Amino acid sequence: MTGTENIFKALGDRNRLRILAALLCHKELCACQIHEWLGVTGATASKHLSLLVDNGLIESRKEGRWVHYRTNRNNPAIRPLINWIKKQVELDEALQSDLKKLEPVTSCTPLELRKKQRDRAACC
Amino acid sequence: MTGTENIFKALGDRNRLRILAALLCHKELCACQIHEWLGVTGATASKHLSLLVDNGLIESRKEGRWVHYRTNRNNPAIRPLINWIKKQVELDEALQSDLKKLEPVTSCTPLELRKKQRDRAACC
DNA sequence: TTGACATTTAGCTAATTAACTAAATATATA
DNA sequence: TATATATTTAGTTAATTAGCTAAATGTCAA
Repeated sequence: MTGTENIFKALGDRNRLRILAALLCHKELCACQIHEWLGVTGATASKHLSLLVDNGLIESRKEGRWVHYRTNRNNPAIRPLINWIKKQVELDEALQSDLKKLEPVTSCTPLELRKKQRDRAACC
Repeated sequence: MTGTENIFKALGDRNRLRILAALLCHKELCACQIHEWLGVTGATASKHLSLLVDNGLIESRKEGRWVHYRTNRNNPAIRPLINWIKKQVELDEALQSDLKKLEPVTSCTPLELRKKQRDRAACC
């Protein structure tokens, strides 16, 4: 029960649902991309991501400085729940337009993203 | 999204999950039975029940002084979610033994339950 | 090696909320 | 009708938590 309760607690937050929605249509995203898109500090994004990992909803893969996240595919018990969320996400227009803003962030690797940010800073 | 978020918020509470679990194996329960079993005040039980109703997870039927609750069967979109919860509930041993304590409360009608309580009070 | 930077941890604050009590409402029984 | 009682509403308090900043950790690039 505690497990189930905590899973729902993890899902009952707008930003964590946004993260899950993003990972349902993007396969894999790194923490910095998520942090940029969410519009919260890196520390806050990190906490949200940890909570989702701790409850088995997503999993992470470390690659050098970067940590990549994706939905958890190794937990069959959770699959039906994830699928239900996917359906809700697809019906949610506000969220869909929110997800469009992810594209500038996902169309380049973390490294390129960083470079863009540097250039932007340099020219202002 | 807000809808989905609020559904998960409603589910992310131990007592509300207990209520749902009870209604998944008992078809219909009245507020006073739930309140007795939960071990919280009637006011608190009432608020939990309202929240579950407001989010479409359960529905209520008024009958004189009593209000009977059951899982919402008129919302096909929520069915898969309810079914997933049902599975989790069945696997949860702590919750199952918790549910056994419901039997003394469900084995009699609200009226009989009340009478029992009166008799118990009278003899002490 | 030094500096940059992605991520996490620690600690704080403001907002949310689960619980309670008291009071209001509505219904049935004596 | 008067009383008992099932439920809800209002208001309070304590606990939880999402967000922030600052500092720590680990990794890469110049």
